Amino acid sequence: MNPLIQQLKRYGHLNEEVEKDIEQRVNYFSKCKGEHFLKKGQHISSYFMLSKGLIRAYFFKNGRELNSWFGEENQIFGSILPVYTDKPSFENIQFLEDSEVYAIAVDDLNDLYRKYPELNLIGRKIAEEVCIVLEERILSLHTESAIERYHSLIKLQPNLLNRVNLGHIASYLGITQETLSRIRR
Amino acid sequence: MNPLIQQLKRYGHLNEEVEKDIEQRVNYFSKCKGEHFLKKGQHISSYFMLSKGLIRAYFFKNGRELNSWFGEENQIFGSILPVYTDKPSFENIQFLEDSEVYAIAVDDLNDLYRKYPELNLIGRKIAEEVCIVLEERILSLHTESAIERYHSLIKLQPNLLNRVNLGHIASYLGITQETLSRIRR
DNA sequence: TTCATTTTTTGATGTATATCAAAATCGTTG
DNA sequence: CAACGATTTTGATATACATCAAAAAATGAA
Repeated sequence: MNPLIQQLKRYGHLNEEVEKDIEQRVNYFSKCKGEHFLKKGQHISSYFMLSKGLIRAYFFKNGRELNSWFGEENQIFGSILPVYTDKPSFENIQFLEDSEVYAIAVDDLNDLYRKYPELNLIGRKIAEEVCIVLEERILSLHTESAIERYHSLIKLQPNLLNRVNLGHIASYLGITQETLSRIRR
Repeated sequence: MNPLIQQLKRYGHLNEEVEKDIEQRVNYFSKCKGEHFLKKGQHISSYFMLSKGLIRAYFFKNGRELNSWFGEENQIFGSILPVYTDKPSFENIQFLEDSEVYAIAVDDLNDLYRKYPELNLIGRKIAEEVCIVLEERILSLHTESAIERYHSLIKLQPNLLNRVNLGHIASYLGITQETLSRIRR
């Protein structure tokens, strides 16, 4: 079965007709490490997932790159902004490993919501799950020291450490690479 | 019209039957400053709104209260956690002014989603909007200094300053009251 | 393996913010 | 108005983290 549809089914039932329609709109990409999936200002893809690989979302602040999240295999992600409004995301999305992606375009997703209103149940569940993840991130940034945030991250995404360099982790945590190095000692 | 329903309608259409059913399940409360709407561990209410008044959500960390958000009139809020899972919220919710609340219980909301699947469109829109608000809060905590976070807050909720004391604001910003006082000078 | 490049660590110093204590100000009530 | 409690400000000092520079270690290509 199409891996993106498999993930969608974790949130609610899909009947055969809907499933086929979605399947026809899911695009597969194979991308190399370093390539971009999305650059700031584009709004091509809404939800997507990796069957293989690793991705980061980042943006620029004062000329520096700051990572906003990392995506690993078999999670659904995407930017809510282009789904909710018609504004593009302000984030860039880049592959940190050679990856395989299944994605659905914003316009297709909105067509599907219109055509099959029952899909909104799955859309609601996904958005609610995203809220919970975001709330945890807020809690971490609001209440934890650098060292606590580091431990929270490796608890949440334990294999990240083996897959990305410490500069990326530090940028996600909102600290410098030097501080992260000292924390780890 | 019931003020909570009025807010719900901003997110999508409600036909008359659904509207009547919701209306019967919306509860009205009138509460005094200092009273609690929810304490940690309860999971009574899902979504609610104030027609009058002001509310804060807070939790304890190392024996100290930390504010996670403030709610003013005519916004919809609530904790996503009890809607998405059946876990209670870890937050406490307290009135900072004498207030009037319209609320719907978690169980009623879930009944309604089951009975009228088209309601999921509104539920999805609300959750997506919450995601966008949470993303802005993350951006602020991740990238801004204390003084920048202060300015972001007064831009987002300008009348908050006239309604709550600076200790509450500092706690929301993740700084001490002393630092906030120095920032403001 | 060797060399160049990238990543990580270390050191010295600066800055933002916390902590604790106390003073000043404000708001409320007798 | 006077006096009390709550809120806000000020001051002195401590701590967490940033910055800049350089060394050390790891990685990868020839």
